[in-house]
Amino acid sequence: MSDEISFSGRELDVMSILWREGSGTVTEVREKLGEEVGYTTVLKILQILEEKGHVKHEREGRAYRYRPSVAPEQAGDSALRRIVDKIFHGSAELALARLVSERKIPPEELDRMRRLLDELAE
Amino acid sequence: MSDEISFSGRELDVMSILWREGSGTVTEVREKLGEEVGYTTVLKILQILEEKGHVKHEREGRAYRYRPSVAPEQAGDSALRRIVDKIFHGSAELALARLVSERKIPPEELDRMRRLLDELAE
DNA sequence: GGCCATCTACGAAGAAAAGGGTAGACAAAT
DNA sequence: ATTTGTCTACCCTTTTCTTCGTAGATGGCC
Repeated sequence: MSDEISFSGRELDVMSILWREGSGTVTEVREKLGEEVGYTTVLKILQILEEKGHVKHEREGRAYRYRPSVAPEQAGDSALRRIVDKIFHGSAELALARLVSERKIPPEELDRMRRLLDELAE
Repeated sequence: MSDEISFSGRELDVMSILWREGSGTVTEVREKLGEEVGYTTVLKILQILEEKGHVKHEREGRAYRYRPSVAPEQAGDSALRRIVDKIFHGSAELALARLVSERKIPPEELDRMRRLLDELAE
């Protein structure tokens, strides 16, 4: 426990793509970033992420294929802990209140969320 | 809508104190920070936060008293949106699952959380 | 008045984040 | 075999974060 993981803005952008796609080369990641960012910049971010132990790479042809070595759940826990503690003063309830008012939640998803809490309360 | 607010590590530490206490002078904030940080450092962070429009100050005796000019709810929305989008790929359900497993929630709080979702589902 | 404690302003300095240029390796195409 | 395109490695720049030292203002105290 308590291995605090945190990402800078761009690092999170890149991790997000790797989590979603499973893996990616520099070119692939670069294409999937919304904004125009230089090839070398993306490479650099991946190298930094690797240095920090958040991704690893294997060779694929001439290029490197990068994969996350941290699960999104782990990163999510750290991020949520930070937010709940620092912004909502430890209240998961307040965090949930904002979570559900900050976005439109489809009815089926909302139902699953309710069941989740019901099971937890048993 | 869509005024993305974000704080660096130290900035968030300081904002957290101001939200909790309502306001604070440099000395007060400094005392409430867990770690030993120089007086000038805290002052600097507050000045930067003011420059960015996240706090404002009024004179109090010889000192300045700083107050948040952003509500924690606003900051929380931005932070949650970021996390849900980038880490949980848009799923509030996944975020909730981690939120409730990442910490121990008291039964009364859990009940209130359930009622919150129930009301939302009506 | 003169001294002391406290406060802000200013600026410096180091580390991290973010962006990118260029050289050299190397495979595919001609 | 030479050219062309793609890839990594190695540097460099600019900006932001974080920290703090020092100077100058000011109010309270003797």
